[in-house]
Amino acid sequence: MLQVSYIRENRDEVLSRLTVRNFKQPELVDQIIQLDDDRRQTQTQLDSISAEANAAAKKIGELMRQGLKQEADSLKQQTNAFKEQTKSLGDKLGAIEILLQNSLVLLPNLPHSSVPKGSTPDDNVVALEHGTIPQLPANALPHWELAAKYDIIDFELGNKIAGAGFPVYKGKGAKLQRALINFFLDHAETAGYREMQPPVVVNEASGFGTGQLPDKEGQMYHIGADNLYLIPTAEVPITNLYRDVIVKEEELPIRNTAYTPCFRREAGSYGAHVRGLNRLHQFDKVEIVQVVHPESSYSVLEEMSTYVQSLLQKLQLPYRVLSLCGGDMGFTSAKTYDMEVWCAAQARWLEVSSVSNFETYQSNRLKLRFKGKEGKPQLAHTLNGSALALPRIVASLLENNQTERGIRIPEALVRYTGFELIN
RNA sequence: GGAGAGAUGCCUGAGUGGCCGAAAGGAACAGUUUGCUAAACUGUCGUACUGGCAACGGUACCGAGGGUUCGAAUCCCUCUCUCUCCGCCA
Repeated sequence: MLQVSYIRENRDEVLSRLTVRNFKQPELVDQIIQLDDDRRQTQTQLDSISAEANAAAKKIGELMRQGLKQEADSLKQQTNAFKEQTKSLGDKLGAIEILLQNSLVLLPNLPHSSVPKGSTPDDNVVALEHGTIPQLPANALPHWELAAKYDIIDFELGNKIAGAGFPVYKGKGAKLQRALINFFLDHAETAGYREMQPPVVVNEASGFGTGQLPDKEGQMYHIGADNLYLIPTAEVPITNLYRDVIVKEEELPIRNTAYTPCFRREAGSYGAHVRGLNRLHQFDKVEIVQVVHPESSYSVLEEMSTYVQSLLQKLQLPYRVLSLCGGDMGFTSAKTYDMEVWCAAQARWLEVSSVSNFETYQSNRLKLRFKGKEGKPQLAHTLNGSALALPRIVASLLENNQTERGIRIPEALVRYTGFELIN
């Protein structure tokens, strides 16, 4: 959520930066400013009437203590007008605030100046490519066939007990999951992230804090009886650890990592290109989250991108880094890098990580601030990234590393799996 | 699931209608003292909105929402959460 004060002071800039995103409702900006004007005016009126009413009430108290009952009673009569006015102004203020809030949450984050303009994934800019694309023999198989061939991932079985998009990992397939999780967590720890284990359900306030609610509730599984949501990513609980928190400036940067299963309804996204592991309702992911000083958030974004790339390099997967265009970025992000790995049998790039700087967009909702030795609390910047999401890593490992003898496990992972080959 | 207790500032905790944005202690920060540390002493020490160039004001907030009252942390109602005991269970 953008800050109203920022919108007021930088109206033209806000409008021009929103065009980078192809934002369709620029008129909202002026509506918000108008609503805020109304809000201020109403609040000022309310405050001054409250001040008068408070003064009168105080006076009555004094008179009563002095035993001047008659004077007190006559003053009481005069306070009735205050009551009506504060009530009606209070109602008006409340209504304006709701309208303002409802409008504010419709504004996406402002793209950073380095974000390319554009509206579709085709407008994303390839920032770099790394590794060589493997040449597979003609009889190479896509990962879902390899998974069946070696009996390591069972989509049918998952289908039976839960539904499509909930695979069952078996034997070496299950062990590969566990190995990847440990591999990612160990590296995150080495890189200075503190491992956390959060709940995998969150309440409404948390969903709002990171921007899933309102608006994207259809993407999350909702437990109606208890009004809880299954997390779509560890970003939600981990970032919300700092909701309504004022940290000391010297505590920044805060660097946390967490492994969690992630749950996504993915309503409406079915089709041939979501086969196998490409898109799931439940998957595993290790997430990295940072809370940083505004001055350093963009260097931290680069650092996180480099870190994610280092994982892909260790896994010997060919990848590319995209700088997302304004139109393809998430609603809450100011700048996002997507990492995509090459899936050789499908012959396509698959997104395995998304690293974003949210600047103050989340922290404004979260009321996540920091405070130096002096001065007022100010909003911190938040960032997060997948490091990494498992299914598509597994998909590309299977496809890229298929040999006649079986699936070759990358060297860096062998000490985690305990085997070099899936056969 | 049943019964009970509770929710106050960074923490502990007092406050049961006006003198309370809130005692006291602790923590933290600054200073004095000190060879250093400690101790002692002094001071500072919530957030948001809002008016003002500023100095300095105003308003709101004692879990959330509503009500009573001239006036609510304090009384009433609803909700949420936490804790304790019992039951169940990993």
